[in-house]
Amino acid sequence: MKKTKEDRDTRIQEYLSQWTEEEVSQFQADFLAWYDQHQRDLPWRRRQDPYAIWVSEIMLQQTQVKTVIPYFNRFMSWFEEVSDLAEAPEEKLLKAWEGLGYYSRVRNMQVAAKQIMTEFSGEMPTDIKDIQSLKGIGPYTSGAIASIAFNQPEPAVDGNVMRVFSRLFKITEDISKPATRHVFEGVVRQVISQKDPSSFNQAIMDLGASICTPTKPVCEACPLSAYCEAFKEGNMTDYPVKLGKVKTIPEYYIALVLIDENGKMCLTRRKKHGLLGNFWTFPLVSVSKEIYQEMQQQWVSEPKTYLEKEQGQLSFLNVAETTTLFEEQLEQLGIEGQFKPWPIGEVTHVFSHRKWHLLMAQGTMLSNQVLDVEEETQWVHPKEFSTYAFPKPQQKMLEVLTKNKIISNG
DNA sequence: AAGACGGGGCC
DNA sequence: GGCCCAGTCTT
Repeated sequence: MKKTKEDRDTRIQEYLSQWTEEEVSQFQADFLAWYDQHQRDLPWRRRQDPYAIWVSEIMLQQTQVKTVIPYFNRFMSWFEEVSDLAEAPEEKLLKAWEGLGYYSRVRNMQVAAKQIMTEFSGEMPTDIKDIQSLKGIGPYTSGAIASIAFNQPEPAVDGNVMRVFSRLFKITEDISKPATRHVFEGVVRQVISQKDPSSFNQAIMDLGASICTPTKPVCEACPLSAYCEAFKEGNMTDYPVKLGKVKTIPEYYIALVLIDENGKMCLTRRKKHGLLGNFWTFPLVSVSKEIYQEMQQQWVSEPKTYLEKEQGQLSFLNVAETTTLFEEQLEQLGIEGQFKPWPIGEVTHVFSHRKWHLLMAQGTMLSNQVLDVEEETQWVHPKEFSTYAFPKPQQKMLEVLTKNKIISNG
């Protein structure tokens, strides 16, 4: 079945036809009154600065308010104005975003900051088309900035809006499809408060976060339950409809914790593009599932066969047996025969579309050993780690090292 | 239109 | 440990 634009407009009108005009205005009044009473006190709501609103909206993409608050405060003190962001060194940018995820967000923000400096005289543009021309700002964020910062009646359709409105109007379209966003924009456009679109859009966000939640909506406390078509039927959690599942592909690595006689550890910098671009990790040796599981068996499940305590230090038995399992990879690194590893632990990390299994292997190396890899490598003492940007999997590995007292603190 | 791109919370 | 959350860019 082909869906034309006219077809879509028809469906939008059908959803809206469930409410009378009086109901729409009463709904707006009730909603704004609720927001006036219950709005959350958030750092970016204490100022009317488009820059602060922009930063907060980018951070809040795929990230919860509670997580964002400390990052936001630090970011605003590090980069007080658009010009500070435009001129910041990349290392400082990554450090500011370290642990937040989706790192292209902050890279794009700097590109946009430069756009604002050169094309818009250092001020956030007010026209929504101009706002959306900025790197990293799409239909949601442009609507959020236009409405919240400039009080323009623009929809800002994110997951909260689709959840709230799918329940309010019993919209059963699949929200995993990109085209469905237009349907919600059409509906919001016709019910948004013209007088206070800023509060209206923020009210949806607060309602979606605290009351109209994904799995257990608190309808008893909802100011909109009288209007909610799904609530009337008692099947709120059937909405929104989302098909299309994402599968996570497993990947297996041996993480090399190489330590030289000065206590420095070898770090590699990931390539600029792709997953975790430009972040630092221990060298990761890609291995097959079979090899990984074989080593995991020997190292983790039956450690006693391979480990013994010797003068307070772990020593590794049958080294040859396990390292031969990935000697091909070690050969490529140019360290075969020199690397006598012992197991420290295992770390897993789930991304949106991938699952990493990291088996940590510790070993000593002579200082200034050069690994034969394309990526930049550095030997760094753990006390210097705080100046390096580490993604979560690396942070988890550092925790393992701390727990095993291989490094102190974290 | 589909895939790439992190990380956290809940049960 | 499995399931939920989900904006923008790239292809």
